Amino acid sequence: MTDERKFVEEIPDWEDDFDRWYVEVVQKAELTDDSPVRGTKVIRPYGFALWENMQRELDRRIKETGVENAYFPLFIPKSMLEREAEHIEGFAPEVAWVTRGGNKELEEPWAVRPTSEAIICPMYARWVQSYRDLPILINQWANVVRWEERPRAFLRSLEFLWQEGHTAHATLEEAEERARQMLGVYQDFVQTELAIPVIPGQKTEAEKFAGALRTYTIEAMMGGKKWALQSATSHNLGDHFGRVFDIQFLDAQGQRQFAFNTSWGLSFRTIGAIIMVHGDSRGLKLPPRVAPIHVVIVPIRRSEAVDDAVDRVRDLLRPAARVFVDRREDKTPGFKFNEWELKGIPIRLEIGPRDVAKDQVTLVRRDTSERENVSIASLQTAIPAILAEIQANLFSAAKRMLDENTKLVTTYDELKQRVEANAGFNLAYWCGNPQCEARIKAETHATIRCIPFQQPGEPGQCILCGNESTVVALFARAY
RNA sequence: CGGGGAGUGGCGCAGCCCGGUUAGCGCGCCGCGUUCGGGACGCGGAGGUCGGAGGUUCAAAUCCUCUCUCCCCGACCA
Repeated sequence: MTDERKFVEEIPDWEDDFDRWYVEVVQKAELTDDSPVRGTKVIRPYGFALWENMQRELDRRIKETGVENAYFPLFIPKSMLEREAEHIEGFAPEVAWVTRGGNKELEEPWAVRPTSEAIICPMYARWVQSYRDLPILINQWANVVRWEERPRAFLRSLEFLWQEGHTAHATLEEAEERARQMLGVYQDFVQTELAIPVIPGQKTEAEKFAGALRTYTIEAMMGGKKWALQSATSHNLGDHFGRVFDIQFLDAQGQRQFAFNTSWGLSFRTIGAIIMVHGDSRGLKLPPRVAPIHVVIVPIRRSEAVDDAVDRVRDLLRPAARVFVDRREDKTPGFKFNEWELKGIPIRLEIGPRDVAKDQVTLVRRDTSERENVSIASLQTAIPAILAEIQANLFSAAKRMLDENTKLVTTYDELKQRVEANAGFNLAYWCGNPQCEARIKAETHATIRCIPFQQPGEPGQCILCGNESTVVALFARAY
């Protein structure tokens, strides 16, 4: 079912008011609808189909690294969540609690998981006795709850969907390798499937995951205000959790050791990234590899001959492409064109009497708006090629945006001005002092998104204090 | 959590300040017909008790109190 409202006429101009544009597009493209519960959205079938496609591709990649899926409880007893001090300190402000079950007050409140380290690690403790039990490589697809004060569809909601991987290893080196490996998986997934270029790097002490030894991240640049979106993170937890949850084992020398852990997650906020990176004034542009529908066929001036051609083309393209035929008779072609463009379908095929006469279709690309006539005979090879082209095109357009709006800044004034002007990403030398980081954040609203892995290699001066430094940090405002 | 804005048929709004007939308008929706290559048209219909609760009053969409939700800005965050 589709909604019968007017669409593109109603969404605000993309440049004009990007925040409103986002809200309206999410709603009108039927990705989500408001729910009666504050800070939560209903994910509608079209939005969920997109998520399912993303899940499938990411799940495959995760499993290829030897990880298995499992499922752990939604609830975490208070005492368990509080075991790791930094962890609970970081999450305390956003944890939802269950204090009553049925008619009884609980003796010990249960947290609704904001993340699952505190329930998974105790299980690992039961499962690990020997170094031969390691590594444990488990992922779960789950919902988590974080009591956010200012929700935003997909980007920040009280409840969100994600996958969280949790591993346990015999050595720190192995955990480090796994944390890095999974960041690479995320980078590949986001760039290949979602057509979004990212900057991989390491979080600062101030920005890292609560309880982690080190946090790695991929950061993407959104359209509109050119803010950063942390698209996935991967943590080397060191032995912090192994110690507090008592994941002990005997190594090959018969020595007691604590296990080393990692955790890593990617949430459906990356749907928000797809919307903001690729979208335009007409609405969504979905990357073909995850789009719920690749090709929409709009019959024009339906007749038996037109219907036959439509069926023939549909059968020809299936199952290689996800095809949908819009047969609604009460909607004009123009209406359908706009609606499907809003929903971001990569390719539209128009089939009318003129096409039938020439044994062709009229093909329109969502990414370039180009219109061309394609013979039905060549469609079977043309469509997959064009889908691949669109995927590549979306990526290169996004890459261009990222590159053109990323600058190495050398003065604090310039940094301030660029952040103020929503000019994009700023690379700047940073001395490593948390006080400089904090002051820049307070004065500009820009945070260090990461220390990019790719570094210039030459020394420079800290953007704030001027001290000698070899480290370039990525400064930007973030969602 | 601080500041601002808003909740009236499915959507977008008017009415509210200066309480008073059957709460209007546009779009959408249903039926019939004509249409169909960038958001069609005609005719005929259906649909709301004004976010929720309480109060003031002869009388409340309109005034008062409380409350819920949404949007924007800020602090915080995947």
